[in-house]
Amino acid sequence: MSLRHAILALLTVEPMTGYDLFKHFESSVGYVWHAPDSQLYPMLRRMEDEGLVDGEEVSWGQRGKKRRYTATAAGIAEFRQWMNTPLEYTRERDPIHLKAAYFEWAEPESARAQMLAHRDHFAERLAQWQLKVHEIDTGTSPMLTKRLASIPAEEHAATVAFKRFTYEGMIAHAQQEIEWAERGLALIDQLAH
Amino acid sequence: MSLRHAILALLTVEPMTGYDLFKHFESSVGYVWHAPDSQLYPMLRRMEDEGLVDGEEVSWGQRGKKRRYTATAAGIAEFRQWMNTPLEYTRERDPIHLKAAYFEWAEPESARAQMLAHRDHFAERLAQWQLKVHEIDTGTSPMLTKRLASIPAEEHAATVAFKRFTYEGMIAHAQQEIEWAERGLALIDQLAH
DNA sequence: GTGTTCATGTAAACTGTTACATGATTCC
DNA sequence: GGAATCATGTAACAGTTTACATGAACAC
Repeated sequence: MSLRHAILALLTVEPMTGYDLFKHFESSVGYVWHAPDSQLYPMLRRMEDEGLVDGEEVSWGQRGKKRRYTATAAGIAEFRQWMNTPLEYTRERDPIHLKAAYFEWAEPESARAQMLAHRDHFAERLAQWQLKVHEIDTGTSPMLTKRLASIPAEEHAATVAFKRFTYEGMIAHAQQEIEWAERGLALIDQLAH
Repeated sequence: MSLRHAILALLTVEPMTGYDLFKHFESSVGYVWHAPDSQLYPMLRRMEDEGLVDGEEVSWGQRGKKRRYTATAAGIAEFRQWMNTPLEYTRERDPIHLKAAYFEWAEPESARAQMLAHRDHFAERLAQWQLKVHEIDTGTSPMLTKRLASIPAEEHAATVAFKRFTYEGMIAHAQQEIEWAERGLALIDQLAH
């Protein structure tokens, strides 16, 4: 149920089209919660039916049109309620750790390649998240700037701090995965002599 | 596609019933890849249709019966191939980090409770994974003992090392999440004065 | 005029969760 | 005799991925 709330979180800043949201889910928010366009458009229609957002047809160019969505009062209430509801934790389901437990079944070169891919995957994410922290620190994040402009000054510190705190967690996780992958590479090499 | 491979991994050690597998997916393997019984039974039937496992009816008590599954040669080949195939990484989808990014919308007590729950969740997992490492180190893991008995002595070191390596990764992750939650608690308290 | 971006969907397949449903065996 | 464990499923729903499909606007 997080997708609708991630959408609401974005729409509390400003009205957006499905495509605007998609762009955010590909970058910024997408580094914490990703969603493809094929999931966004139907979800927006559904949220409109549920009264969480208001859709409004806007003309675009000569013949083009687009649908701009605004969070309703009910949508904002729903988002706030979700924010106050504890998460239910799901059980572990971690494909790379599952595989690592049985690496003796893989060719050493293949296990090696998979650990390298793991390291590279998180190195990329790490760079993205570090960039986000840099944007927060330098005030160059457009979304955050817009959000701060829409709330009273005394709430700015908390808003900025929680964003930074989130990305710090993602960064620490990426660093831990990179270290683990490197220990894996050393282990594979050691076992193969 | 990991569930079928996790099942195959267990069945390479010894034949098992759906219920046996379910027990393992609740504890041991379940700490890396969990699956409920309602997912296991249909999957086993499907894997039997696909020729990955052999199901054999076994009588149990007076009138009871159960179905014991054995990995076929095709199943073992499939598992080995999966082990040599690089994983496709999915994009981020992390509900607690998504929420943390918008904690200014939550009541401080609620945000606090959620960070405490996060810490406690991973503290529990941490204890489980540490116990697994302890079992590996002391040779008291029944599944690992059975597996070692089924393979040549020169493969024992690698088999044990990869299991330990897996749980070390899970442990490092749990520790990182606990530290993050504690930083979150400190931040929430600081912002509330 | 061409390529990129903006724009919006449908459909099928698969994965996963939760609830419902049943009954035998074993141990105390 | 009752409780815990062993045993096996179905059904409905929710969430996700991937592929298919289309077309306008804008910048060069």
